[in-house]
Amino acid sequence: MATYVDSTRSDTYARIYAVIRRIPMGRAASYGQIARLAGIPGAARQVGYALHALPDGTTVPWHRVVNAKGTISRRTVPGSELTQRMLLEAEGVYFDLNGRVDLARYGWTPRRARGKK
DNA sequence: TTTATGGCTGTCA
DNA sequence: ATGACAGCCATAA
Repeated sequence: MATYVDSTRSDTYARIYAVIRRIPMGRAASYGQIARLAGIPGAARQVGYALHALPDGTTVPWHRVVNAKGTISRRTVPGSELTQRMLLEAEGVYFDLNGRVDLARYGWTPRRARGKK
């Protein structure tokens, strides 16, 4: 039954946004992690696209999304990465001296991604 | 419709 | 630890 490809051809974004919205405050998740939770494993890049397409007054905590290394990827818009870092620090997520968040500590651990320690 | 790209990931050296 | 290569999937032309 109509798993995906049923509602709209681009419900992908909606799923991605939904997952990001599930990220609790003070937590950070990686693109791949979100893509997987969104039902599109391997499409980590698309997550980045979705974030790029986010509206200005979005309620999606896009700043909680970082790459697998825990660092902030360089985006097309220089300076935005600093904004992301600022927002994360405002939520209690601090970066190390290398400019990386400790995913082992702040990493979001959703129930769907369990199975391994 | 097809082609190319891209805010990434994971493995190998 | 860092650098390079190839793969994935959806969007835009």
